[in-house]
Amino acid sequence: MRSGTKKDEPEKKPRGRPRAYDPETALRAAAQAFWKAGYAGTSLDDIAAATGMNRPSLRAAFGDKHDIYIKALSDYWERKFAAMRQAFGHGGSVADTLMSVYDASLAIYFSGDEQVLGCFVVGTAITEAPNDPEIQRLTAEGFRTLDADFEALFKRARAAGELSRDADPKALALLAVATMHSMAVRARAGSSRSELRKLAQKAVSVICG
Amino acid sequence: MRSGTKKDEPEKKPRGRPRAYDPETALRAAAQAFWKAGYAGTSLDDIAAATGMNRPSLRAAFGDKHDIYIKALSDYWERKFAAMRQAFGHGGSVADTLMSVYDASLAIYFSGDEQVLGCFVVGTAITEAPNDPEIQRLTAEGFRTLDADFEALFKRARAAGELSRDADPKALALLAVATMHSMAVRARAGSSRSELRKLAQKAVSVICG
DNA sequence: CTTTTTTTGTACCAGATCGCATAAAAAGCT
DNA sequence: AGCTTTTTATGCGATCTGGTACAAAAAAAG
Repeated sequence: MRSGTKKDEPEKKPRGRPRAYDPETALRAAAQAFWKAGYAGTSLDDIAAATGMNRPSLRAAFGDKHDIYIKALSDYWERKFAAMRQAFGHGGSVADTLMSVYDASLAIYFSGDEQVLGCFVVGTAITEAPNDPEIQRLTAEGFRTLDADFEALFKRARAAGELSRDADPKALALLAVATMHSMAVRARAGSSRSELRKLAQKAVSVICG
Repeated sequence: MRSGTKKDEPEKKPRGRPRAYDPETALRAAAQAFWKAGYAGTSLDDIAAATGMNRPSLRAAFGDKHDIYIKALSDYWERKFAAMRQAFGHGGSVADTLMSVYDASLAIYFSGDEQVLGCFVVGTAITEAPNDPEIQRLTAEGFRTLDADFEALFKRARAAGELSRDADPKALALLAVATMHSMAVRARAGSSRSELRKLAQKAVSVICG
């Protein structure tokens, strides 16, 4: 018999009563609650309802409200970057790659079961950032990574002769991220998915053209 | 004797006890409170402390919490548009005009007494928009006006021969607004004013040219 | 000086919110 | 079967929150 079925679950079952929830699933459900109403607009009861857990279990598993939010935010960034880097690796022209990245973002922004929720960071972290050093740090770090990833893309494209020799990769990267920020903001303001996709296409045509 | 000193204060004083506050000043102070911590993160006690008023007076003057916020949001849009249109009218090249608009925005984003607060809409309204039709409506309307103003600018510039004949005013407008959205988001994430100004300059150089 | 009108300020209520104490439940271990 | 360990579930208490009732205060009107 092997030691585990999927990853490295210790086959030795822990001692006490087994958990009634899957931590990863529960954290996603908690994130969904924050995503809808923001950090301050979400109560622990809301999170308990969303996860099916009760408050003491929540606390034991993830800590207090702030801890839960930080974990949800970190998890969101991870998933966002995973989706983006997959899109970055798709190959094709810069324009195609850019559109893949925007499509991947839209898939996340419109992933809510009922409402359109946009970007978790722009929709919830930005409000708290000025008063919460940890949230601000995570947010700024994420943006820096975004900037760097896009800049690397444009540098490669210029080196490959896809962009004119006097193109400024950093400037293009800032505009590419700005387009993403704008899509995130507009999604929550009610723009439709197709509308935002058209916006992305226009942006790509200017940036790459 | 004239009928009023500044605008059109009815010289006939109203009947009862005079107000201890100036409604306009108080609304600005309330807006400042929302600006710092968002809609859900601001209590009526916070607003009372910020304005120096007590809750019953607040209610009599502006209505309930939601009413106060809506008034603050409308007032913000008005001032934002006033500042922007002044910048639009400055004359000069498109690039100069654009930078004037961004500088006017930065002046607002960095107008907080202590913290950097960014854009009131992006920092507070975006979080509430999906769950609040009225906030979403005001937000979407504001963005539409922004889009239209920038598009008009680029159309004029193209007609004047400042931009190449095949430039797409709508696409450029979307990028110009996206740059603004990005500056608003980044301000709250901790970017410095000079950093954002450089971002704006890079964006302008790509957009205009 | 009294009445009328309007605003202010205190106090209160009902419900929400958060954390925690404690008991019950569900498993493994001996 | 009984003990130990861990999680679940209920419920309590302190604080916060939004709203409002009511009396005191401040001014004009008569």
